Amino acid sequence: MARQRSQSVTLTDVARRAGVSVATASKALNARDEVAPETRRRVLQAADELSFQPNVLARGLISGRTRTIGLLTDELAGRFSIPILLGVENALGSEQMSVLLCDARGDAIRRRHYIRTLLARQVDGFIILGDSNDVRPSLTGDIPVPVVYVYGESDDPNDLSLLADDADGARLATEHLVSLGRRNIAHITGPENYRAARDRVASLRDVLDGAGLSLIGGEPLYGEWSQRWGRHAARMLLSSYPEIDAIFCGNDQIATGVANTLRDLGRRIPDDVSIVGYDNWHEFAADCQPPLTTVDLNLQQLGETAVKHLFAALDGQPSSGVIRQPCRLVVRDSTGPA
Amino acid sequence: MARQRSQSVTLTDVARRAGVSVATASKALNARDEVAPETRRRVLQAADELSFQPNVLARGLISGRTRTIGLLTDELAGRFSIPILLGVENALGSEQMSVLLCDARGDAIRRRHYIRTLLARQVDGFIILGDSNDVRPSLTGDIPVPVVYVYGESDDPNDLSLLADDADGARLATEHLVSLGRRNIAHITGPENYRAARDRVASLRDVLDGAGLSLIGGEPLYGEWSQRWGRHAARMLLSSYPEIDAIFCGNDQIATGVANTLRDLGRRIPDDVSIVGYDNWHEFAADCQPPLTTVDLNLQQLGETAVKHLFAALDGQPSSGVIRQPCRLVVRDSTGPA
DNA sequence: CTGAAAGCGCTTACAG
DNA sequence: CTGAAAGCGCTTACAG
Repeated sequence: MARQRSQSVTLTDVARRAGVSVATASKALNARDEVAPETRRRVLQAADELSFQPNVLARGLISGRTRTIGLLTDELAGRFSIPILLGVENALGSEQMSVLLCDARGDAIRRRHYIRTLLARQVDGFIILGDSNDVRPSLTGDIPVPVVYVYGESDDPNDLSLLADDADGARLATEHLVSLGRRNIAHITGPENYRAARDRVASLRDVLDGAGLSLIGGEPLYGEWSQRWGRHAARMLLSSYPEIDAIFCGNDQIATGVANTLRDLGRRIPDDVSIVGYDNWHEFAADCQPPLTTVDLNLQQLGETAVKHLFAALDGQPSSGVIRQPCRLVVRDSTGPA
Repeated sequence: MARQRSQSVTLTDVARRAGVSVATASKALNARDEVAPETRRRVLQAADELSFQPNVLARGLISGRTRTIGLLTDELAGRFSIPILLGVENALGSEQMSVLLCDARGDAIRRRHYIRTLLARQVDGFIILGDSNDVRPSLTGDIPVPVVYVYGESDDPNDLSLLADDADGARLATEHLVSLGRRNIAHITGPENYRAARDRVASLRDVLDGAGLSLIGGEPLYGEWSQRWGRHAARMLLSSYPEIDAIFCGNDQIATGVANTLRDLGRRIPDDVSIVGYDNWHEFAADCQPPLTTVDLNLQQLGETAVKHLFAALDGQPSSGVIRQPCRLVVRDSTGPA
């Protein structure tokens, strides 16, 4: 590895080789029209021969735009950052923008530190990823460039927050079960202190009400986002309410645990009990036995949308408020007609 | 969001407020010793009052060092990039370096494109993440700054490649099973065209040979990295070789599938059959029924090590060749004495 | 100890 | 159409 940084080729080198001034070389390379065709040809050729790559730092110093955005995540290791990050990266790439990545790991100190760092690096804007749909303090006050909040809502309504639409996702799941003729529907989900969990419960209730149904047990089973909890909850539920014919689960891990326990108990899926998961985490949902019908949050698209809004803001067209992006139901074998 | 970029405060502003020249202000802020204490105090105060943040671009233009490294991944969505990325980010953060992230998505064109982009942004060095342990063409020829390859080996021995030690991982797993008194050990793993899969098989065989044992069925079962394959393979294996008392699996998903099928078949884990997974993917391994003994690749540490080597190279102390980092056995409930 | 000057690599009015 | 000059924000010899 490691040859030392070969002093890279500079515009001066290109100009010299083409026999013009740096000013002219610059204009030729930037396709400004005040350059003679023949001159431009010579400059382009020289640049090509030298593999000239303009120094983006110098350019940024002049223009004040670095074509770089800061991506501040809260928990990269979590489930949701990566797809969003991919969407962001994708959308930025096609615009020749790059992303400086920082993971604050849920630490407020580190978050401020990274904001300063990224500002010192003159990023043109920020995308701030949350790790849950919960509301969090705005950071925009410290940031003199456009900011978009994604997957975590800022508490300042003047900020723009882009969220997955939990009510929509729960509605899709519940309507699907109801339309299949399921009448005895239970809900096993994560901790009650997650807003996403509560929002989905509210939406689930709305749909059931509308269909003249009520939730089995009257209340959802709040617990953890794990298979283990799914197994445990399924066992409890089935022993108290053997008439259950559908379980809507708060994520695919819970759903996987539920599915395994139902099999252990001799219940057929979906014939006896339909199961719907949430998240469409491929390794769990598609590889479950049977594969899970689940709600996809369209996270990658969420990232792309964030970039779109950020660009708009950079062009002087900022938005604000909360935008909730619809979910998508992915139907697999774990649900079927009653 | 989106106040337009407020023209940020510059060293000139600080100098003016402190009543000194920019040269002196610069020296004061950079703790060079040729500044009178009182002058320094005034400058620091002015900087503080103005929330001055030096423009890293300008600094980089002078020093030729941007304190930025380019992280080129091949498949960010895959399992292995994230922990490594976290390790890198962690190690860089403590050195005030930032990371520009690009995901080539396994596309060679995109990879070259990103290399050019990152070079134009004057990164001080590269970390190139592979998505499997397989050997791949070196990219160093195009890169005039230090490069470290991680989790994917460069075909140029002059490059430095940092890999997880598959032979070590398989050895740990197999020795563990043998030491528990298991004698009829089978192996279910992923596709044979993965070098990692083949390397582990070789190591597994070595350990079995040394213990006077041979692999059940004579050959490992190569297949996919999925639960589904684990289920299918377990069923086949158990019907042909009911004497099996241990199964070493190529990853935690396969192991999960195996565990579920063993339960369906009425085999007790670990009493009748011990299971070892691979990867220590927490959501699968720790949440399996029972929790899986598995091999941890220490990926985060791999990322940290990569940064260490990159810094050494930046300091003119490059290394080369292949370094394999040891794995770690995580013992949970899926293995026990025979 | 302080500051004027040169320069990092580039772009952009402005003369010619 | 071309090039000399100024300047982006900063640092660093070099005089004083």
